[in-house]
Amino acid sequence: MTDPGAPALLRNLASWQAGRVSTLGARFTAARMPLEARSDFAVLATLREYGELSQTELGRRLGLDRNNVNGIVTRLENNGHVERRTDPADRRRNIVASTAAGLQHLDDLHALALDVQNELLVALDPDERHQLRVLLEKVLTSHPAQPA
Amino acid sequence: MTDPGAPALLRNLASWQAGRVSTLGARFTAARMPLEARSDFAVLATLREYGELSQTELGRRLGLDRNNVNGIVTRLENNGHVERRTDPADRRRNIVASTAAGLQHLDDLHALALDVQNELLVALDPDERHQLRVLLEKVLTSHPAQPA
DNA sequence: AACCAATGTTGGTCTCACCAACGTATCACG
DNA sequence: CGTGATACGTTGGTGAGACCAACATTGGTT
Repeated sequence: MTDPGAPALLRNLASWQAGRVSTLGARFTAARMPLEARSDFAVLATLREYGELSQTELGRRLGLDRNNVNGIVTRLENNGHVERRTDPADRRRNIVASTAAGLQHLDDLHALALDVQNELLVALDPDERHQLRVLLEKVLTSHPAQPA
Repeated sequence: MTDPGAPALLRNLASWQAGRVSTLGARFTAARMPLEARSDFAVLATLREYGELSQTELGRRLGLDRNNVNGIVTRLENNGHVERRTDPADRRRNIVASTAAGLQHLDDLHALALDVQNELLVALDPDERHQLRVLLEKVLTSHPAQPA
C-alpha cells in the first residue's frame, strides 16, 4: 500500500520483515550507544538472571556460538564488567561472573534498550505489543537455540 | 519458561526477538540455497512488481543503501538475471531490468522462500501467522525506509 | 557560467554467524 | 589403568550486510 514500499512478495515473508525490524532496532540502538553494547547487554542480563555460567552455557542460552561469546566476555572483562575464573570442579570451564560495575552497566543499558523499544514500536498500542511479543516468543521457543 | 532459555530482559525486547527470528530465517535459508540469494530475491521481486527501476530507487524501496545495491545488481547482471543500461532521460541513472531468466529465478527462489517460511513458523496456525504479518507490517510502515 | 544535488562506483570499517583447527581437560569403557 | 571420545576455550578466517567517506559524471538552479 505504501507507494515507495517493498513488494508484496517480501512483505509476506516473516523472515524478511523480522530482518528489517531487527535492522531498525540496531539503527536506533546505534543512535544511543555503541552497537557492541547489545551483546554486552545480552550477556550481563543472562548472568543476572541465571547467576554465574560458563561461556558455552552462555552461548547456549543466548543462541550465540562459543567463538563470539569468547570475544564478548573478553571485552566485558577488559571493561571490568565481568570476571573470569576457571571452574575448580571442571577446569575446562571458565566461570563468568558479573561484577558490581557490570550490574550497574546492565541497568544503564536496560534503560536505553527500553527507549529503543518504545521508538521501534511507536505504532503499536500496549495490546499489540503484547501480541507481537507472544507471537515472536512462540516462534522462538519452537526452535532449539542450537549454537553452542 | 524454557529452562535453557534467554533471560526475561531479552525475551521482552521485540528488537532482540526479531533479530533471533531473522537469524533463524537465514539459517533455514542457507540450508536450501546460497545465502546471497536472499538479496537477489528481494531485488528481482521489486523489479517484477514495480517494473524497471534505478539502483537508488531499488535501495529506497528495499531499505538497502546504494553501495550494497550496486553489488547485488552486479551479481545479478553477471548471472544474466538482470540487465543494466543507462537511462537516456537522465544519464546518471542505471536502469535495471529483469530478464526472462531473472523472472524464472525469482519463481524458483520464491518457492524456496515459502518453504523456509513454513519451517520458521511451524508453531503458528494460519490466524497467528496473519497477525504476526500484520503487526510487523505496522511496525515497518511507521518508520521511513531511510537508506538510499 | 558557477554552484549545488543526485547517481553510481570504489574502498574501507564493524557486527555477527559460521567453519576449521588446536591444546587442555574430563569422562567412559574396556 | 590406560586409551579414546568428548567438551571447552581460544585463535584465525570467511562471508553477508549495515554503514561512512570520497570521487567523477551528470543534471538542475540561479
